[in-house]
Amino acid sequence: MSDSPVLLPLPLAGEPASERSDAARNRAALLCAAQQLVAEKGADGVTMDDVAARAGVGKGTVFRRFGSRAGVMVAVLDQSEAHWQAQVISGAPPLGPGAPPWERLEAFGRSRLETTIAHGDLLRAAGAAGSRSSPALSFVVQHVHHLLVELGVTGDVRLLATALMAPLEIGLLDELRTKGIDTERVLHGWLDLARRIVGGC
Amino acid sequence: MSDSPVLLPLPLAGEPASERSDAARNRAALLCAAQQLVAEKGADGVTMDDVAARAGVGKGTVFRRFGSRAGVMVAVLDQSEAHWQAQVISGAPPLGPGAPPWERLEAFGRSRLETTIAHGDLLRAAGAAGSRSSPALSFVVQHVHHLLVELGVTGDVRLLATALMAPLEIGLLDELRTKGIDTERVLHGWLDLARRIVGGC
DNA sequence: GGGTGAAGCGGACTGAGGTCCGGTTGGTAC
DNA sequence: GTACCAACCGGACCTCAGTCCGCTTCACCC
Repeated sequence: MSDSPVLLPLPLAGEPASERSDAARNRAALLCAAQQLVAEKGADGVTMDDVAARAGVGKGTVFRRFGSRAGVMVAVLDQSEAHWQAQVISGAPPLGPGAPPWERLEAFGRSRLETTIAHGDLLRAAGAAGSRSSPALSFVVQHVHHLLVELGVTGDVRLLATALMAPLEIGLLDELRTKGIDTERVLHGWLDLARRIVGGC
Repeated sequence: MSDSPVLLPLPLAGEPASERSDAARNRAALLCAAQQLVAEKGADGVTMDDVAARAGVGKGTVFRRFGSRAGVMVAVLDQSEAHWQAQVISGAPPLGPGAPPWERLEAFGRSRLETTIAHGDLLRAAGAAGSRSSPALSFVVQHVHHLLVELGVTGDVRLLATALMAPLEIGLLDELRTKGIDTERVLHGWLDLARRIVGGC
């Protein structure tokens, strides 16, 4: 992971010129350092001082760039999710485009469940900001919304999409696992829920 | 709130004799102190030192009793929810018993939404432990499970009940509100979801 | 090149959650 | 009443997220 290219947000023309060069350099260094440290010690074991030291900057700079520890985790998460996101947008069916919408939704749920569990510690460390409002993750709701519309669902589809993704959040999955409910059962339950929302009665 | 009686967990006969008398006294004092402080300063403004000082004990004792800050908040929350819980179990219909199950479910959703928002700061401060796994709150899923069964829902009803309550968690509600979605719309969306799960097609 | 100011930087400092361990106390057995 | 021990208590101590402010650097203009 340490050598994966850092995906900088391409500065859009017309935007207020974004960031000074030293700031951009530090942002990249910090993101890279954070990725390395998370890979080495797990999200829980990484402190802000660690990140600052590894990136060779002061601690204040870390907070200036990312606002909080959760912000750092969200940034790392967004990098990690970029690949998955690409698969959904332009990968092979049934996760990617080309398959019928119901099959895409099935594949999406399964894949999302697996991804959430794989990134569990990062999501937990990112807290409320992690499961929601991160750019790479609000994408999830948007995509489900799109699939539901294709499936002919009517009503407040945006809320239905949100509600459909809510049971796949890491906090809930953690709790279900402590109750002895395995992933396979969760997936079946989720598919049942999706079927009921789509209206396959 | 400061004078509300503290609901001690009645020691069940046959259990391992629970707690020493001084420990029980301290638990009650701490819970009372925490309730007062939350009422006075809001959950965010209460520190563990505050609670310890108000209760007249050492800080170590607070952690011994409640494990963490989140644990304290969960304890306060359980007290606050006891009244609401009583209304559901034995209050007037349609929230309480007596009404048809669908009407009870409607009333339950509305009431739960309001309660969650009212206890928002406490739930946020309680973190993951607050929205789940607290005794007073796992009751929520259990009750919905019961209503769904009465409504003739088949399948993995426990998971469906969990999924139905997931969109009413405070974190999600907070995010929806920042997006300009008001409570009324959330409630309508939730009722729509419930209808689809029950199968009123 | 030199001047200017705004943005950025760093690291000492603060405040709060959580831990630890020597001293104390409540309950029980005799 | 006394002896004993396990559970409990307290508060000093540690770690770490987050803040603050004086200093530095970049970018732009003349």
